[in-house]
Parts: sequence; C-alpha cells; structure tokens
Amino acid sequence: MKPAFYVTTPIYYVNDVPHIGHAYTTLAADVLARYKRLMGFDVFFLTGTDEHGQKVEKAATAAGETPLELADRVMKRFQSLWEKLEISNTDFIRTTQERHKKGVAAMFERVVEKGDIYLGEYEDWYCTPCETFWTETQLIDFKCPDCNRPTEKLKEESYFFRMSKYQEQLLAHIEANPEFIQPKSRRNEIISFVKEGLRDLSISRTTFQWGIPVPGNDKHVVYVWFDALTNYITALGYPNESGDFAKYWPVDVHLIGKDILRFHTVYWPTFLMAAGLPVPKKVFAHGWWTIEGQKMSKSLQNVVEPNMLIEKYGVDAVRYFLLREVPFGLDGDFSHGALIARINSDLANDLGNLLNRSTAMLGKYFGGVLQQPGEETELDAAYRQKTVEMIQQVDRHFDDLAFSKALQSIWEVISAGNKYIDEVAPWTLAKDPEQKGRLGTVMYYMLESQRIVYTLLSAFMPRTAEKGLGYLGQSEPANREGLAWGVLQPGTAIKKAEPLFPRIEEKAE
RNA sequence: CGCGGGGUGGAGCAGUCUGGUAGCUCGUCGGGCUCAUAACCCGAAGGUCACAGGUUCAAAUCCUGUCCCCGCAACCA
Repeated sequence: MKPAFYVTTPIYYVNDVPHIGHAYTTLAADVLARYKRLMGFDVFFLTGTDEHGQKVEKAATAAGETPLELADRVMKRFQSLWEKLEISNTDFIRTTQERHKKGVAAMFERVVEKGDIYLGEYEDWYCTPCETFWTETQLIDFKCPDCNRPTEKLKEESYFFRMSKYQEQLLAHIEANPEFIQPKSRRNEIISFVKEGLRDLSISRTTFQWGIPVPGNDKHVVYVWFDALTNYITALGYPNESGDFAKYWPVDVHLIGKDILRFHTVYWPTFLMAAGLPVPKKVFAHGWWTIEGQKMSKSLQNVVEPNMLIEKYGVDAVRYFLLREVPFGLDGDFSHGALIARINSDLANDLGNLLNRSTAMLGKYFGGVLQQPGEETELDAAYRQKTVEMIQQVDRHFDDLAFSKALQSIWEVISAGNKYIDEVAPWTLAKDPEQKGRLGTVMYYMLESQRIVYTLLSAFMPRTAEKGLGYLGQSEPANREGLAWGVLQPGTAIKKAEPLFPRIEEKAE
C-alpha cells in the first residue's frame, strides 16, 4: 500500500478576492503534493474557503445578497484561479457545507463533554452606529477603526475554551518536536508566546447569525477559529474516525502564511488535545510578498492579480518564479523585472535552449533517432552521477520545504548539461565519421539527463514537464520509475523542440 | 527605553544558530565555440561582510555599545 501524505492550505476568507499571497500558499502546497505523488505517496491535498462570520454577513447585506450567495460568488473566483494555476487539490472544503458543520458541532460537543468549554462573559469595545465589536488592539485612540466614532465597553455572553489548561502540554510538545513549527525563528516566537501564559479563548458569538450554531444553544454561533481550523479534519470525514481520517490524520504539513501562525500552532493543537486527537506533524509559515518593493495593500492598488500574471507570462513561468525567487519561509519581493529576468535567464537560456540545441543536434547528426550509448568516459560518468545525485538532493530539500533550493539543485544539472555539450563539442565529433559511435553516446547522455530533469520538474511546472518529456519521446506522465538513468530507449525518434520559453525582450515597466 | 525585519563586491541575495580560505544569481569586461531562443562555455575585475570596542590562536559569524534603513489602522498568504 502506498504511504499516505496529507497537505493543506488555509481556507481562504471569502471577504477578499484572490491575490498573489493566496496563490503562493496554494502553489507551494501543489508542488509538494505533486512531488509526493511522483515519489509514490497517496496524497490528500486540501484547500477551500472560510465562509462564515460577521464580515461576510455584513458585506452580503451591503451587496443586497445572502451570505451564501456572496460566498458562492467569491468561492468560484478561487476555484477558477486554482484551475488556471493548475492546482491539483484532491478536495475543496467550504465551511458552509453540511459535512463541515456536522464535524464542527461534533468537535464542540466532544470538548464540552471533556469539560473544557464553559459559558462566560466576553468583554469588548462596541461601536453602536456600526454595530460592530472590536478588540482593544484594533481601536485607534479608543475609536472605531471603521467610522472613527467613540466606542463603549460591552459584555457579551460567550462560550470559552479552556486553553490555559493545555499550556504545559503544548509547550512540552513544541519542545519535544523541533519539526513541529517551521521555520525555526517562528518556533522561538511561539515558545515565548506560550510561556507568557495562555488565556482561555472565546469561541462563540451572539452578535451575528452567520455561522454554525452552538450545539444546544442556538443563540450562539461558533466563532471563527474553532469553526475554520476544524476544516482540516471535517474534510477527512470527522467525526467519522475511520476512512480518510484514519488514513491521513495527523496531517503531514499545514502550509500557512506567517500571520496565522499562532492560530495553527497554539489554538489548533490545544483544540485537538482537548478532543483527544493527534496534533499536526508540521506547521510551516512562509513569508510575505512585497510588490515592486512596496508593501501590498489595497489602498496603493498594487495588489497583484494572479490571473493577469498567468495570462501575461504563462502559468509555468509564474509557478517557477514564485518558488524559485525567494527561500520559502522568508519575505520576498515581486517585480515584473525580476520575473522577466528569471524567464529569460533560467527558463529560456538555460532550460529551454538546452533542450532545443540538443534535440537539434540529434536531428542533424542522426536524423532524430536516438542511438545506443557506447563506452562511458569519465566525463560522461561525472555528468550521469551529477544527474542521479540531484534526485537525492531534491528529495532532501523537499523534506525541508526548501523549494528554491530544490530548483537550484535541478538547475545545477541543467548547467552541467550545457557545459557537457561544450566540453564534448559534438559538432567536432560529427566531422569525423570514426567518432559516430562516440557522438551517439554523447547525444544519449545529453537527452537522458534532461529526461530526468523534466521528470522532477513535473512537480513545479507540470505543463512544461509534459512538453519536455513529449519532445524526448516519453508519452507516459512523469513517474517514479522515470527517476532512474537509462529509461530512454535507443531507437526513439526525437524531433527538434520548439522553444519552450521564448525570451521576453520588453523592458520591465 | 513600543514591536519586528534588515545593513555582505554595481543590483538582488545566501552564509550568522553549530567561529576557521567570503559564496550564488544577474550585470560589466575579456576570451572560446558555432549545435542552439544573439543563446552556451571559460576567465577577469569588483567586497577592510554598517561602525566601534571586546572574547578567541582565529569573528560576517559570539558578546557589548552606536548609527542608519524599512514596516507596524484595518483587510490579508
């Protein structure tokens, strides 16, 4: 039986439309999912939308539609973007689905039975004209951040989760499992946060209706985090603990942005502990994108629209850029100039041109028919070894979610290919009929190395990989068996490749 | 003494946790090659690793202090 692997993105809030940040997280999860599938894992890859809450309720009212109509509309925008980005998720969960509501209610009841949920009072600042509650940190000079009018302190009945009870258990878990919170700098942040002391957490609201009713008291709806985080198990069929749940839980990795780290490494694990369920194996928080050096913000109108990028540059160029440009976990800057530079240099000059020049030579010297390789020289062996070693390097980098380094390792082999060609100088061999056999061997090495490169690249750039493998006479999709030297069959007809990535000559705006 | 991030050859970055010849990509300059998308390969120039002290046989890396830059209403990966 195939080993199981479960990876998630956050569920995205439908009060916002998709931007480059959403695309980034989802893309990273997709590349990981594709890679694990390639390596023979049975992968469950979950994404979805968070559709409850006061903001959605209000936005819907303002737009003259029901909350569900709004959610339907925005959810489709996410789904359509994921299609364009060629995201290979196996499920898409919406918090308004029955399966989710049922699971959240069950989880809530289970924690109640445990005695870890109690009814109390929640104090907050209320803006009467806006009918909105704010936390103290959200206020500006104790005024409403929306309308700038004075707010007053109000009490609201609320259910609380006894998070404080799990402080020591959580801390012990974090300290015993260095892999749990990544990258490491984030782990330290959370450790100091937990050490400062956990307070009980308000997990219900009575001030709006758009949510999952608290079991046994439908004056209350379940508040955001208890509702949203639970998606990771309701998608697996929870409260049914057999089937997908048994197979995939605990999750191998939750991929998130750094802003929601605390919710995933403090709230969520303590919820699970209270429910008597295993906690996630790993939570990885990636960094933020700035846009052309500036913080992304709606007021600056510099939010990058991923659909536009895909149309302008192509899906694989965008996929490559986002994961290559910045080490996963750090902040990075998006700019059209940098993207074009990557396309021209890495994709056109290195990757595409290599396929182009090597398939052209095979056409020219052997009528496009792959030859049986002969004796292996030292140069050939070094090239072959470098190619084979790349497979292990990439695997190690995937363990660390170091996508950028994985791509670097692949590009080292691409560079080695270009250098190999230069060193063996096939055009010189071609002038000497006695070197025909040697020339055939060289052609084989060039193309076989690239076949393995494209096999690995299938995780990052599925369409490009398919094209590349197609040019190399491979009709099967990339698979694990392809990660071995010698798969390419002599006698295969290979025609000259068209440029995979034409150079972009325009200057960056 | 608000919090966080950062200051490494022209640009962008890695390296700092676990001290030990300063590395990568792009750009520039020179050379090579001609199979290829004026692409590829080789070589060179270019850095007192913000500054000042300290620890050490040895510091970009550890310690102390200083200066400078960026972000910090909400939304949001």
